[in-house]
Amino acid sequence: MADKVTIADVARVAGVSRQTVSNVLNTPDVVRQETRQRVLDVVGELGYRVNQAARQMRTGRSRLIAIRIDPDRDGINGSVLDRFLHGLTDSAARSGYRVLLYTADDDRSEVATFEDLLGAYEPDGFVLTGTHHQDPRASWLLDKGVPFVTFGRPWGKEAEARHPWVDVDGAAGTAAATRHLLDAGHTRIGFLGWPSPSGVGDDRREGWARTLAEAGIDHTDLGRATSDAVADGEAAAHDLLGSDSGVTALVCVSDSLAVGALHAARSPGLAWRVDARPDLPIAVIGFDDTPVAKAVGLTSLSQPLKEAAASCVTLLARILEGTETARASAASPAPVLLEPSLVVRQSA
Amino acid sequence: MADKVTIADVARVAGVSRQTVSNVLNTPDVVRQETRQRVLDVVGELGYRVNQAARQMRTGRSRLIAIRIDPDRDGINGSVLDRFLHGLTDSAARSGYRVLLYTADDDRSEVATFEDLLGAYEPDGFVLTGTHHQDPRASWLLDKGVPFVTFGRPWGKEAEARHPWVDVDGAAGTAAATRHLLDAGHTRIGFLGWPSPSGVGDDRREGWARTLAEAGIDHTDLGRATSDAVADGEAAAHDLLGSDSGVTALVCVSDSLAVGALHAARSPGLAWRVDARPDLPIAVIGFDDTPVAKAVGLTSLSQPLKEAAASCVTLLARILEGTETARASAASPAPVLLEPSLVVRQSA
DNA sequence: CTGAAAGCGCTAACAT
DNA sequence: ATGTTAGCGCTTTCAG
Repeated sequence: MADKVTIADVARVAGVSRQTVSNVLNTPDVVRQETRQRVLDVVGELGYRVNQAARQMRTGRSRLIAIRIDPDRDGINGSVLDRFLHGLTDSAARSGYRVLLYTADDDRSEVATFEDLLGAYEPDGFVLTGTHHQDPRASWLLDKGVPFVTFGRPWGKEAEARHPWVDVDGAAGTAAATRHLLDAGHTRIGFLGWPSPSGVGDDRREGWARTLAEAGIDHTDLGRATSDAVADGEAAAHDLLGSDSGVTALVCVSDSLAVGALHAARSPGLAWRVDARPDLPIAVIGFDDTPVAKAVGLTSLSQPLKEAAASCVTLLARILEGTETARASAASPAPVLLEPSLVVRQSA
Repeated sequence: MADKVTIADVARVAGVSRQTVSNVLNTPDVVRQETRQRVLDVVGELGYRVNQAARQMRTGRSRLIAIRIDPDRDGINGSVLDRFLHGLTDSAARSGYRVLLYTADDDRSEVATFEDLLGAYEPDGFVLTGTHHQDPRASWLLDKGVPFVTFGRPWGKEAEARHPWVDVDGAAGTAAATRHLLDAGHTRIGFLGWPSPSGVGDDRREGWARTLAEAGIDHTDLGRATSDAVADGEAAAHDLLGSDSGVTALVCVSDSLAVGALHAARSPGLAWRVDARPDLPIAVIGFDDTPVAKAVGLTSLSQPLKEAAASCVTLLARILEGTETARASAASPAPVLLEPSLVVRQSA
């Protein structure tokens, strides 16, 4: 085990008092340049690191950010959280924070975990993902005055944004996808989405609907809603492509549904569709640009996860570093909305 | 913020001394049943949680396990770590530990992070993934006497297993896959692997080679090695299937290569192969059972990641809970080797 | 079986 | 600008 180097060791070697060392570390400007340098040299020499536990006892700050790691529901979209987590850990480290993981099966058990964590490890803040209507997690944290950021905007109508959030503009993404298909010559463009109400799902549908409307195309009957599984996407696509809607392209709310749609589009039963318009093969666009999309050549919308994670850290750090009064005053949380980008592959 | 409940509050309400409360929490058998119950009731009532920072200062134990989160290199195999992480967080929580994340670009920077972490947050142990020949991380930790477990066996020849490890038996997996293909009637079974030396890769190749040998089939020229990208897998499969080797089935070291192989098998240029043996379409089996495998209908070997994670926690906890002397005596670390299972889908 | 005292390493006040 | 004091919440001696 590494020999424990304390602030006293540094002080002794540098020939100053403990407090001066602490000052150099926490309030550098209050120490004379010369002394500061000497202390810093000794710190480097001895490989001194401030002990978090001790600092935490004194300051009440743990420099820990807690986040839930999901059970990776359907697998395909799971990789999004994975990449987000990596970005978060990286950004947090740059700001002097570490990421603490926890699991929870539902909102209730997640709130219970908040209590546990706050009582034991005292994380300075939380990053919430997968926000939804009537999210009890946000209200609880708000209630207790625990700092947090959500990755995902507050969806409820009562969402006066009482907390900072970061999100990716889903509507902008599907709008870009729809425009891409229009440019390629498609006019009958369908949408495979999730049942309403779904914050994320409705938002993504909106971008598609709006863009078609702007192009003067009626989208009645061009949309389908289903749960998020490959098989469901396949069925829905079959239904839509097989109908007399004349659909030649599909924008999908997720890569899961898009992969299903791709299967459907390539199925023998629908082959006549391709033959009917050999110049315009059925196009499919997914959302999230998961590894699956890359593997099957699916055009998809890529979320700027690294940037999103960095924004979360920045926002959280701003609250954490703010004064008590600033915290309480609930200063405008300045949400961050990022744009996804279209990654074009064979499928469209 | 939650009102801070300390051990003193519990003591006061329960009408005992602080020490008694501490005893109830840490050495229950030393307290009279009656008193114990009363204290525990108050603990529940007040929602008391022992403060980690304070406990850590006294005991030197943080109840933190640190693990690196990878940058998710090729995307496809990234989901393995994701699932492992979830299992680890879950198992750790059950044993009273939390998981702390960090990132590192290479072994050197990871070792630097060890120093940082140990100086600041003092994690009780580490879980190392992606072990390889001459792994400097393991030697460093061994050197410093820091407890750790690796997910992945020690591969070097000097691997006297000076530390506990958990791994999945890759050879057993590819052997099962090869047997599955033999049972289906294939005899010319190829292998797509990684260049040697690669601990994981060589192990997986070995299972295939051994099984063919046992079946009396010469596997000379039936193997190919390439880096782990879909395109590489496709090229190698093309080469192998297009040769006069008579290969009708492929066992692959990863889902990435298998997806590539699947592309190749379905490519028009190789269609004659399918026609030549309509009763025996080209079969492909991957490794890791990633979401991609599920999405494209690829038969693959699934690692018991939840169990692997649980074993890591168990092993680490055993060291951590052991006495100092037991720790130093480097008792046989009792490695754990788990078997992957074959998930059969359309591709084989 | 229960109580009292000491101190882990650090930093916010207050001296100097 | 630098040094002194006190105490965060807990557990590990040691007495009763």
